[in-house]
Amino acid sequence: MITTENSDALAQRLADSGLRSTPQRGLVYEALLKTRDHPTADELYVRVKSDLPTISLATVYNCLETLVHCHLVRAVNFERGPTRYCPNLQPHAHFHDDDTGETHDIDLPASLLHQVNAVLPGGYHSSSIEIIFRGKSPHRRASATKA
Amino acid sequence: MITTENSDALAQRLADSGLRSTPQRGLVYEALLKTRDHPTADELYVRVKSDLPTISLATVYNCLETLVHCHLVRAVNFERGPTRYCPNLQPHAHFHDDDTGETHDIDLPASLLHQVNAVLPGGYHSSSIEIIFRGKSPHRRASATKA
DNA sequence: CTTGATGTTTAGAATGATTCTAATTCTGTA
DNA sequence: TACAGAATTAGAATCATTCTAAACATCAAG
Ligand SMILES: [Mn+2]
Ligand SMILES: [Mn+2]
Ligand SMILES: [Zn+2]
Ligand SMILES: [Zn+2]
Repeated sequence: MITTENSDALAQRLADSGLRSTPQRGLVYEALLKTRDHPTADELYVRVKSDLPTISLATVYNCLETLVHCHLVRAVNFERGPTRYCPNLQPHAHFHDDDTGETHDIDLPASLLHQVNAVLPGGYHSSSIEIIFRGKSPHRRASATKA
Repeated sequence: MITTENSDALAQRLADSGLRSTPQRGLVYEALLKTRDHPTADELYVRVKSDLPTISLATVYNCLETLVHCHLVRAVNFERGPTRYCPNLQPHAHFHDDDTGETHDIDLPASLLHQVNAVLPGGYHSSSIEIIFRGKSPHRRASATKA
């Protein structure tokens, strides 16, 4: 799920913004695509360091800022916690599981977005709508219990 | 809009939680009710200091935590900005004006909340839904241009 | 190829909202 | 009045993030 298509998309978007394609940017984006669990900058730092041990946390922040700016990644905030990052570009909401702390994507049909938008009184024009749920999500079964 | 009714509500809620009614708590809550512009803790600190110059910022934070805990006030977070506080207990969304930075309340009919809730796949149970709009809101007219 | 301009990365310092700590002050009751 | 627990206070600590300044890399001339 990583390869050429995404890799090209990245190079393309960077070029569109007059930015260079670098190993750091590629690896941060790749790490984000590989495990779609809404990691924080710190978590990505750890993951990317195994491939590029010299990368710095500042660079991870810089790359993420760039990716968000290129519209390849969304920044997700929940209460006062560290910002999380999401490569899902479809319209979706976030569900925060109170028990596990996990963040799940919830697809949002366009019709719902219209309904939500319709509650705005006259004169309001929204450029974005963010929806966040909190609660309990179905426990995914342990994929295999070892010995 | 401040007086006995709200004042009693505060005393009552505090008592319910085994907490004391103090001048600091009263003033912070009053300041929140008086100007419903979703102030930050710092802004409330400034406002309350004119009535009680000895109050500390830590106390403002403590009082807000207490008020949130008593369900008299909602904490509102937007991206990485400082937490804002809202005494509107009705179900409502927040609209952040990109130009002015102001935060406005948007009433949410129960029917919409149901619709939103309905997008959750089976097994998800939400205990709260938060909706945040960004965009442009109607300019309220300057109430009188001086000179 | 050099060279310079510019973009990028890096380590570490700085920032800023919030929380914590420890001491002091209050309040309600014995 | 005296004490226990609650609340307030000033200032230190925390922590995610941003900033700074220096080192590096890359590209486009010359
Ligand atoms: Mn973060
Ligand atoms: Mn705040
Ligand atoms: Zn997401
Ligand atoms: Zn509000």
